[in-house]
Amino acid sequence: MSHSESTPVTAADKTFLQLRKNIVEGVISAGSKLSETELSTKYAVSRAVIREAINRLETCRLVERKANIGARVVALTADGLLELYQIRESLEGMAARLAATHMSDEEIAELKDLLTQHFEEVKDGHSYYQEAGDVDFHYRIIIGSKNKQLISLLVDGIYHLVRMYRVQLGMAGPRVTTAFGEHQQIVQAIVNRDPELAEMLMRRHILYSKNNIQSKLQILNPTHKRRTS
Amino acid sequence: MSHSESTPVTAADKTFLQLRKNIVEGVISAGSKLSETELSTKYAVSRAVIREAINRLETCRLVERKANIGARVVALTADGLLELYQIRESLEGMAARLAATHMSDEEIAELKDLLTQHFEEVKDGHSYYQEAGDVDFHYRIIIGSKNKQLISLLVDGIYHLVRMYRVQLGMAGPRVTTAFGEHQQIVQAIVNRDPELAEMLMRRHILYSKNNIQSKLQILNPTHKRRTS
DNA sequence: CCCTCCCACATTGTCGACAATATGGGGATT
DNA sequence: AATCCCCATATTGTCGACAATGTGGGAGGG
Repeated sequence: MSHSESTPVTAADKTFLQLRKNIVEGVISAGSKLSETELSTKYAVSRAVIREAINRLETCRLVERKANIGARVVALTADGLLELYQIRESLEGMAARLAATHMSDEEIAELKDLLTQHFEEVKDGHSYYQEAGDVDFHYRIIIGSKNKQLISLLVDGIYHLVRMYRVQLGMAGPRVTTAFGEHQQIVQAIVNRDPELAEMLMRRHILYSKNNIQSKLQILNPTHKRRTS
Repeated sequence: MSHSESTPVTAADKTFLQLRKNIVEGVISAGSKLSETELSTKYAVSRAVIREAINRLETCRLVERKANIGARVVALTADGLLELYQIRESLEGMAARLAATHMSDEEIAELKDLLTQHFEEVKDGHSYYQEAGDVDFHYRIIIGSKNKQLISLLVDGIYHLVRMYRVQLGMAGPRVTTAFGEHQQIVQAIVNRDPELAEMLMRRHILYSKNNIQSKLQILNPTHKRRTS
């Protein structure tokens, strides 16, 4: 429930964070088995700690466990990524709707600042925007929804999953140039305190990202028959 | 990840199911502490099993754990229930949208049958519809979305939470009579393969439920200032 | 040559004991 | 009397060992 990522205090915490990092960044490849004994020797902790860490990874939906068989990193499917984007479309759309009502004027001002800052960097040709900037933008709107359970769902769970999928399927960051304009529109809707529009724009924004990814996937793997949303 | 609720094979499975049942039905009251030693004696299993069960409860978001302090059943707030309904509105709206495209003709026929069956029971004055029927209806549409991650999110997580909140805050089942008509409309939209309409109707349906609950809560607890969504 | 059954092995599940950390109360000081 | 510090105690975190379960391979029969 802690999306605040406080400093790890327990061995299981540290092991969990390391494992999550390695999984999300692809050091531990998707679909691979997580052997408790193996990991316990590798990380020099007891099996109990490893089990605890694996349980938390399961909470994030990054691994799946079967009784008496073991834990595996989730299998990566193109369909899986598209499913995630459908969930994001729905949930972040709601987040934007709520943010338009619940964000304080101060938060909105900071959001605008963030966007102009990104604009400077994009203008100078920096690619910084690609990953961290986009995540930060969406993150603030999610926080702005003020719905704790929604925040936890997205920040603690879905976002790590999306990152993993993107890394492992070789999807680069989101579309840089066009996405920026969409972000601007969304912020404007929030500034105007227009929940309906904010939601609609956010949903379209994520839908476009999904379509973009989908077309890339079809190029990489053309045997799949198209699965219209 | 298994929304199929297969027969429990491991001791931790059984303990988890018992604990979840007790929590959802209010036998273990909200906000209460889950002492590992106490539970291990009570259920006659080792602490490791209890810890495992508590971890799974945490995965369902039914309990929260703090390092070196322990696990507590989640605190129940009226706001928390409303937050959940916002999430449901968003997620089940998407589920209905997807179901309108992905449900097979057979599944749709079964859904219609379910509704007429409910109609008979409501007509005869049975109150069966109140709980199980409503859940079943929503359940089928969620399954019909064919989005595995969405299904898991709702069935394994959010629905147990909603039930717990409803039981413990003394909310009876959903509004019987009016909800039935809304269900009919939703099914009709799915029959017509109209994703947009199905989503919109589902969202309105859940929003109405939320408003209904909200008004009840205000009667029960009139000191709270209204929190418009 | 292939299929089946059975057994040894590896892995996960469970247990009890020990270590580390929070908590509450009692005593000393002001 | 009030406040602060310190320690006893209870609880959680971690560990290694044992039990139960799944898995693969080899012996035997067809």
